[in-house]
Amino acid sequence: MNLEDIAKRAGVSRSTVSRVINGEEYVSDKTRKKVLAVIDEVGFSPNPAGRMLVTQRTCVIGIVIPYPLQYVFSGDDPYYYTTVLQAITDVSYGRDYATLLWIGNAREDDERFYQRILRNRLMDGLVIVASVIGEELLLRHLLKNGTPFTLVGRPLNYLDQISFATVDNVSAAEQAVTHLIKAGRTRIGIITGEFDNVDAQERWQGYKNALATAQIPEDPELMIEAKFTRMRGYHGMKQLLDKNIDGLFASSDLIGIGAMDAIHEAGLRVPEDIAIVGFDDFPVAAQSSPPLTTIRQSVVEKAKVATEILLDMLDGKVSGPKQVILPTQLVIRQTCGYKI
Amino acid sequence: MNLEDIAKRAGVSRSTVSRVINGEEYVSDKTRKKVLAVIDEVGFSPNPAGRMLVTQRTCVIGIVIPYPLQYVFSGDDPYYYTTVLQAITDVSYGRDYATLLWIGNAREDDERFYQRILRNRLMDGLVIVASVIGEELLLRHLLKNGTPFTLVGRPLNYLDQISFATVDNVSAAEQAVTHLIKAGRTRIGIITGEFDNVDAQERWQGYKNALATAQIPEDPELMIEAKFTRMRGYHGMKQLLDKNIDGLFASSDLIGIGAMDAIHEAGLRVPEDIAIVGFDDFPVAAQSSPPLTTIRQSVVEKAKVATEILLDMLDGKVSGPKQVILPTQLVIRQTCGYKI
DNA sequence: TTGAAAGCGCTAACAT
DNA sequence: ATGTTAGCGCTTTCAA
Repeated sequence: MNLEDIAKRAGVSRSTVSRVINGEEYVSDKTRKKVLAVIDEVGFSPNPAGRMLVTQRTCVIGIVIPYPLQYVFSGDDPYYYTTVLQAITDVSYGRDYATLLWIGNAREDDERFYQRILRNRLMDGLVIVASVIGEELLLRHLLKNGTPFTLVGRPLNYLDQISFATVDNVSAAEQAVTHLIKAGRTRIGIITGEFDNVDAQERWQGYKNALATAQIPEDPELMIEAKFTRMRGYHGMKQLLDKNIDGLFASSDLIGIGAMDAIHEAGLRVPEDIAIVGFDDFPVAAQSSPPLTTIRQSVVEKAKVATEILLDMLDGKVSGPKQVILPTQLVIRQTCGYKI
Repeated sequence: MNLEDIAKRAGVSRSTVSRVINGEEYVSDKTRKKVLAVIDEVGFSPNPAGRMLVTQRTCVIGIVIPYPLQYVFSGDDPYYYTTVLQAITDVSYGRDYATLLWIGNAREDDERFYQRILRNRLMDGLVIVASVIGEELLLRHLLKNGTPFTLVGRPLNYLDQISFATVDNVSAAEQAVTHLIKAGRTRIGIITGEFDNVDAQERWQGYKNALATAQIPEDPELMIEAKFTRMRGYHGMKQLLDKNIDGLFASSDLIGIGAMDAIHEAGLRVPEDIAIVGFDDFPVAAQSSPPLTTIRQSVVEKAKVATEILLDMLDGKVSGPKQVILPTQLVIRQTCGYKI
C-alpha cells in the first residue's frame, strides 16, 4: 500500500495525497476529506524510507549512553539513567521525533561502539549522556563530520564548539560544604564518585574551594574517592570513622545514605556527631532516616534542555553552540542541623 | 557521497560497489580491494534509506516499554528496566540490529502511544516489555497487521499466537512459600505487587497454592496488595505486625527489605520472629542485613531470550510462535533460617 | 566477473 | 487547486 494506491482510490494524484499527508495548503477541503477518509479506511501510513530518501531527514534522534547502564552506579541505583531516558523520550515524542538507543557494552571497545553509531546514519542528531570521561573520540568524529549533537552534562574538550546542559557542580558543592562549615563543623570529610566522572571531579573541586575560602587546610586523609553507590558510601565512611570527622560532604545521596549506615552502625548520631550534606536530591534522599540535607539538581531538566537544544538545532531554530547551566538548590532536611 | 561517487573513484560500476559492501561473491579480489580502499579512504557508509526502500528491511527493532519508566517501581528501583534495556541492546547490537526505544508517557493515552509506534514503520519487529496489564490493544494491532514481535514476560491474551520469554512465577512462589512452611511457619503473610502486574498476580496464585497444598487456610487479613517498592513493603509489613505472623512471602526483594525495615523497627528479629522469603534476587537481596533468602530469576536471560526469538523470526530461522519458560532457583540466605 | 537499467515510495519543482 | 515528472541512493534482475 503506497501513495499511488491511495491516490487511485481517492481519484486524485500521488502529489495530492502527499500534500494531504504533510498538511500542506492548496488542497481543497473536499479533496482533503476524501483522501483522509481513504487513508483512514485502509489504515495507511507512508513508508519512511521513501520520504527519508528525498527529504534527507529521518525525524529520529539517537540517545547515546557510552557505557553499560549499570557501570557507573554498579546496579544499586540506576535512577539517573532511567530518568534521563524518560525525559529525552518525552521531549522527543512531543516534537514528533523517534529515538534510537545506543547503550555501551562491556564486551565491545569504544572505537567499535562509536563506529556503529557513526555508520548508522539513521539519525538527524544525537543526545549524548556524558557522565563519564572517555567519549572524546566520539565527539571528535561528530564535530568532524558535522553531525548535530548535544550533551547531558559538561564535556571536557571542545567546550566552545559543543551544546550542552549541565549544573554548576563546583558552586553547588561549595555551597554544600559551606553549609557544613556554617553549622560549626571544622573537620569535614568528602566521599566522592570515581575520578573518571566529570560530576565527581567538579564536586571534589567545590569541596576544596569551600575549605580554602574558610581557611581550613585540606587533609588528604579525609578525602576519599569511591563510587556513587550506597555500598561505597558505607565503606568510605568506615575508613573515615577513626579520623574523627564532624562533617561529611557526600558527593551523591547514595553515598550519604551509605555513610549514615556506617555511622549508625558505629553507634554515632547524625547530625549530632557527624553532619552530612549530600548531592542530587534523588527520591531516596527524602526517604532516608534522618532525611538527607542535600543539593537538588534536576536530572529531568538537564535531559530535557539538552534534548530541546538538539531539536531546535534540527528544526533550524538555533545555530551556534548553546550551553545551559541549570540552577541547583540547597535542600535543608535533618542531617546537618543548621538552619540558615 | 553515494555509491556512484565511490564507483567513479574506484573505476567500477555502482552494482560492483554494492556487491562489495554487501559481501557478495562474484567480485574479483582485485576489484574488491580497490573498492574497499576507496570506501575506507573517504569514510563512506551507505544511505540506509535507499537500502530500506528496496530491501524492505531496516535492521532496526523497537523496544516498547508501555508505561513511564518509573511507574511500576515508583522510582526507587528501576533495576528491572535498565537491566532489560541493556540485555536487549546487547543482543541486538551483536546481531547488527539497532534499537528504537518507545517509553510510555504519563501525559499521553495508550491509544496515541500505540498509534505512534504502529505508524512509525521504521522497525522490522518489536520487543515488548510486558510487566503491566494493558497492552492488549497494542498486541491486537500487531497481530492484525502481522508485525513480528516478542514479549519479555507472559501475555494475558492471545497466548497461543505470541512469542515470549518468562519465568514460572506460580511454581516459584509456591516453592518460596513451601520453604517457609518447611521452616515450621504456619501464619504466613504475603505482600505483593499491584494486581495489574502479571508477575504479582502469578506470585499471589503461587502463594495460595502452597497454602492449599499444606492445608493451611487462607486468611485475607494476611494478604496485602502493595507495590514492588521498599516503601510499600515497609508500610505493608506495618499492617501485618499486629497480625502475629511468623512468616512472610515478599513478592519482590524490595518488598522484603522494606518489610525487614518495619520488623527491625518494631524490635523483632528476622528470621527468629518472622521468616522472610523474597523474589527476584536483584543485587539488593544479597546486600540486605540479614541477606535475603529469595527466588532467583534472571531478568537478563528473559530479555535476551525474547530478543533472540524476535531476531530469529526476522532472520527467518523461526516461524511459529516460540515460548520459553526460564528456570528459577531458591537462593537460601539468612532470612528464613531453614536449610534444606 | 562486471555493467546497464529498472524500480522501491516518496517529495518538490514545475506546469496547468 | 491539482497533476506530471524527475530524482533521492540503493539493490537486483538481466545481459554481456
